[in-house]
Amino acid sequence: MHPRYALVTNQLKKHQIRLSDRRLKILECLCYNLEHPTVDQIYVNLHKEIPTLSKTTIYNTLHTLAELGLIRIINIEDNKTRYDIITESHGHFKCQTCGSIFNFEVDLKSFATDELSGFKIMERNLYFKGICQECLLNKND
Amino acid sequence: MHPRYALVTNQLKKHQIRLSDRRLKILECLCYNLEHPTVDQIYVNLHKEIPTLSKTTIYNTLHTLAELGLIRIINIEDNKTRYDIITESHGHFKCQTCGSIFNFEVDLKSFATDELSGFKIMERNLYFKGICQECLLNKND
DNA sequence: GTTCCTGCAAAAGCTTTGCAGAAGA
DNA sequence: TCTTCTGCAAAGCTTTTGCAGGAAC
Repeated sequence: MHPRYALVTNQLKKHQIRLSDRRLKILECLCYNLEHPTVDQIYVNLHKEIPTLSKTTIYNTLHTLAELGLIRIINIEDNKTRYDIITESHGHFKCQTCGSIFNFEVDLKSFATDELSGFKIMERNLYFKGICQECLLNKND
Repeated sequence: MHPRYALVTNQLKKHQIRLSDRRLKILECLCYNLEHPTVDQIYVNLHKEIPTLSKTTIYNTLHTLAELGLIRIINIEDNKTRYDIITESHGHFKCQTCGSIFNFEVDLKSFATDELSGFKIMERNLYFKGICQECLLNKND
C-alpha cells in the first residue's frame, strides 16, 4: 500500500469524512499516478472502472482533501489545476515538450529573506519549466 | 519614464511590431500597476481612458509581449493568469487575505540539483502564499 | 495593395453551483 | 430520520478563435 494512502484515510476518518468507494478510488489514483493528475486525467483513469463517476465528485473530493491539507494544489499550468499527493517540500519541473511534470528535492522551509520578515508564509512552491532529459535526447536524433 | 518602458518599446521596434496606442497603454499599465495585473484589471484600468478597448486586444498584446520574453506569466492563482513586467529573477508572495502580490528578491539562477542534471531549465518561479504583514497587524486589532 | 491591428461575437475549456435522488449512520 | 454523498444540468469565468472592418506602411 502506498505510504500516503493509509495516512490520508486515517485523517479522513478522524474528520468523520466517509471512506466512500469514489473517494478511495480517487485517492488511489493520486497515489499511483505520478503525473500529478488533473481532474480530467483522474476522470479518464477511473472511467472504465466506474463508468458512472462524475467530475463533480472528483472536484468535491479534491477540494475536501486540499482543505485538510492532505494534497497539494499545483498551478504550474495556466489553464488547469493539478493535484499532488506528496505534501512535503519539493519542487516541480514541467517539460514544455512532452508535458510531464517531475518532482525534485528542495528544502524550501529553510529559505528566509528580510523582505518577508513579518509575513506569515504558509505555502511554498518552486516551479521550473524547460525540456526534460529524454526530450532533449530525442531532439538530437 | 519607467525603466522597462523604453526597453520594451525598443524590443518591439526591433521585432517590427507597431507601437500602437493600445499596446503602449497596456504596457504603461504593466509598468505602473504593481499588483501584477490580470487581463480584467488592465481592462478596468484602461476602460475610462479608452472605452472601445477590447479584452481581445489585451490578450493579443500580452501574448505578443510574453512570446518575446518581455513580460513574465504568473500562475500563482488557480483561475486566472497574471502578468509581470519585471523579468529578472525574483519571487512572489501572495497574501491570501487581501489578495496582494508582493515581489521579493531571490536568485534562482544559482539553484542546481543533481536530479535535474541533463534537464534544460528555461524558467524558474518561486511562489509563496500566506498572510502579509499588514493583514497580520489588522487581525490583531 | 498588402500586411498588420483591432474588436465583436461566438465558441471552447475548466470549475462551480443548485438541486434532487441515493446511500449511510 | 437526518445527514452526507453523488451526479446531472446549468451557469459562471477566463481564454481562444473566426472574421470583418480599419489602420498603417
